[in-house]
Amino acid sequence: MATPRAATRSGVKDKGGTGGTPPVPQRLMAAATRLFSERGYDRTSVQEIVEAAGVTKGALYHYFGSKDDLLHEIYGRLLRRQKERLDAYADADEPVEQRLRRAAADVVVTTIDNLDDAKIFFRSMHQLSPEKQKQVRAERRLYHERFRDLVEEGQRSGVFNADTPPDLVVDYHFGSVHHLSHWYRPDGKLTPQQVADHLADLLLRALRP
Amino acid sequence: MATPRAATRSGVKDKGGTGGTPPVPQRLMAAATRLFSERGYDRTSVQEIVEAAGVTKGALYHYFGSKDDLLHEIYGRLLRRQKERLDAYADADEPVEQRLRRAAADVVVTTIDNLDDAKIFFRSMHQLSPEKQKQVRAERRLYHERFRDLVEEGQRSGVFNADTPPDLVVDYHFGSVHHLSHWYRPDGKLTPQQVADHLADLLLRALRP
DNA sequence: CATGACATACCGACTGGTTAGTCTGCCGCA
DNA sequence: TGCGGCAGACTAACCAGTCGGTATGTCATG
Repeated sequence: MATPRAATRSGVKDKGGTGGTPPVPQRLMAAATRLFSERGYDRTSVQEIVEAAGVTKGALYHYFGSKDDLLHEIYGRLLRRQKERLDAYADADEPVEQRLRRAAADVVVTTIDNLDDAKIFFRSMHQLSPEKQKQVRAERRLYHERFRDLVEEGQRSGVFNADTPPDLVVDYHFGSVHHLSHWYRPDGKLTPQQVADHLADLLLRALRP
Repeated sequence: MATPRAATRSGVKDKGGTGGTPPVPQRLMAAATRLFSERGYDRTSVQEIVEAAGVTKGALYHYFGSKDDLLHEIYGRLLRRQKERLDAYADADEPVEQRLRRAAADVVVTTIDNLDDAKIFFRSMHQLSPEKQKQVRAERRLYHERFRDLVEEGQRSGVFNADTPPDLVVDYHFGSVHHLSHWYRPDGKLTPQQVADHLADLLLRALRP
């Protein structure tokens, strides 16, 4: 657990009031996210992070146990957000093809909305300490399985083609989601929603019986 | 060009004869490929590479201008191989859906056969110097366009669904190819060819009119 | 209400360790 | 004798994490 001296998730009062500068831990996370996505984890020095956040090393190591810990928090934030959203779609009271389509499109939109996180996710996984890596993988697996169950359900009920193993279908789709950070440009022709609809269409068409 | 002191691609006589140890530049490339894929570019020291190759720093800097140069050569090797294979399939005298299917499946098989290269490809792109990065991107774009033309041809002739922009279709497929290095395990249930067939099926099904 | 005890939130100089790249020189072959 | 092919000690730079110190706030007590 890297001996964090203070809980990052615990409430920290924002002395600036609504509208002021965000509290220090958030500023550090934001700065780190941007820098990690731009230069990569190893190429970003702790000094650069604290300068971008307008504090010093003392502050960083007051809130985070290590540089590695900071990265881990970024992963945690992303995974929590994604799981939350998937659960909402998967639990909806709709036909399975609707639920899958909405979930598939939503993960595209939220990925584009947080492209920095997405860039970091796969690129920096191996910079995490082995235990933290294991933990992230476990959370990731839960997410994958929830998604896979949707595909499987549709295959069993006959609304989806059952020729392809469901795990492979999920990896197919998430491959394309992962790949977004390599080609999507906010100033391009397609809006996030349009890209999401297209990718969901491709998935659903691939699953037609 | 980072002042390489000797041409890496130029013929280097293999004093060991057929069956002996490969010449030093190849040994260095092989060691670097393995280590980069295992630990990442930044976490691999030049010292480790030369030790794994059974030589010293003097040898490495005799053949390569920099550590960065070594990475660039790995990219070059992969891109040359991929482009060569794609050209062969795209130029074949077959219906477009056959050509696309074969090309799509082939890139999966060769990616699995060179998983280390694939791992490095997207993970370490940003560690390359800006100019080398630009060069790699340009070569990559050519590859992408060749593939896209196949999709476009099929859409124009009506054998493929034309609802999705062809560029997006290509990114969809290559997303899944890219993703292979994150989940494929050689000791898993599916052979490379089986995975390739499934992924090609998914692509072709998504493109059905 | 004043006071002292303690905690939180941060500062910034310092350390120990690591690393890419250099440079001088040896050695065997042509 | 010259040169490609390498060896390996050396250097200059950098960087994560530490640690003693300061300022501000909180809280119990007399």
